[in-house]
Amino acid sequence: MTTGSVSPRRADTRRNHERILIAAAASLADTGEVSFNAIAKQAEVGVGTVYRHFPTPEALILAVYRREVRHIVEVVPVLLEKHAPEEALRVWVTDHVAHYMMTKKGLADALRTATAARGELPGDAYEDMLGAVAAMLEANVAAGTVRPGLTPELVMRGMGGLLWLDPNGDWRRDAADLADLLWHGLAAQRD
Amino acid sequence: MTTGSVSPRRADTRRNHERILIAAAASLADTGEVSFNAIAKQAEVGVGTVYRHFPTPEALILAVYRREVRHIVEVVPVLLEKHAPEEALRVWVTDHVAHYMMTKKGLADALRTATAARGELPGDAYEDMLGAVAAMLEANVAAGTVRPGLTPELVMRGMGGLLWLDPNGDWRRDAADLADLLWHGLAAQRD
DNA sequence: GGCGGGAGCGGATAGTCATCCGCTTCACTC
DNA sequence: GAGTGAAGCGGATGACTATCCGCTCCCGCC
Repeated sequence: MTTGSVSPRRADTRRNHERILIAAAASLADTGEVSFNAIAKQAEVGVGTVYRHFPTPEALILAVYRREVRHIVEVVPVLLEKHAPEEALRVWVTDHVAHYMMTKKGLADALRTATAARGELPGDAYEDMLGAVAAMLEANVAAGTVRPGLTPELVMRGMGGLLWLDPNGDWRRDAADLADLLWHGLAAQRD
Repeated sequence: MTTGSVSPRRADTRRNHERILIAAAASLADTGEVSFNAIAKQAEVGVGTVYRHFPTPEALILAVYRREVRHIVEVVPVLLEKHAPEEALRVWVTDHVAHYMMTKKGLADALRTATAARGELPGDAYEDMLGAVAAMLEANVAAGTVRPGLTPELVMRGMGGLLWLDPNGDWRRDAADLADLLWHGLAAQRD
């Protein structure tokens, strides 16, 4: 079993999985590095075990930030309930997606290279995100604020720029600008 | 001196620089790999020399594709002369930027990770691209087709999705869709 | 509570990366 | 055309990555 899934027939497996995650989280919070050797030593586990649980650095990083990624997806319905659809989209992009990208060391990097290699993310993360985007899209189309016919994939691509925000710069402003650009791009025709 | 610049006081430097580029080009065309060790051997040069000339894989890849990158920048005035500004932008994005990203092995990857580390590209490539985008932007603002007040940086970010096109998929269509989305995002208000 | 089978462990190992510094070779001067 | 200073070379080296397979120890069963 790979990719951080938790279906451990054996107790030691679950324990190791946990230890590795803890060590990796510490390493990420501290230095932002994910040296498999260092993490193995820190977790008192063989290197092989780390590789068995997480085939790539990206898989490991995403597992550490799993909670965060899930939150990004799960907050969508909440936002749609609380705000008008177009406001919801803006808030989501700037306060949730951009926020986690800038806040969690290595997450943006991991996503950038994870999606690089094969366009596929471990652990359904890609599908989950697509679903979230689709929900946003549908709500806005239904409200007449966004023109129909757009695919979630396209919108995801449009959001790609969020992975290049500068954590040390004014990223809130940049994210807002990008959200604005995206919004204009999606908006229902007015001419 | 790093970054592929060519200001060699010494003849052997220039020679080595050339040899490395040739070896790297061959390797990229062949396997798409840029192992510094392999390239050093192939170029009959010490590994250290390769690292001295090109501090990172990205720098090397960009140096190999320097001609291509320059073309992307230099074609802008030509396009602006030949087409209406909005048409020029669309053609540029799909037929030039996207085209080279999909066509040159490793270029998109290199850009994705080069811009990752520090938001800066070797060899003024970033500034050059910004300039090209700025020119496109100005022409369109002047023509009244794009609303004023947008920064080239923002537009670059909006184009970021081009680096995730799938070379094995229908990337022309996807690029066109993204250009369309971007276009709507930039367009002068019509309400 | 002892046993058998196999899932899972872990570290030795082969391969690769990136650095560093003593030596070479070039350009320039006289 | 020999001398000199230093720019530049290159490969030995230490660190890191990723794999592979013999052994451990967990689970389920009797």
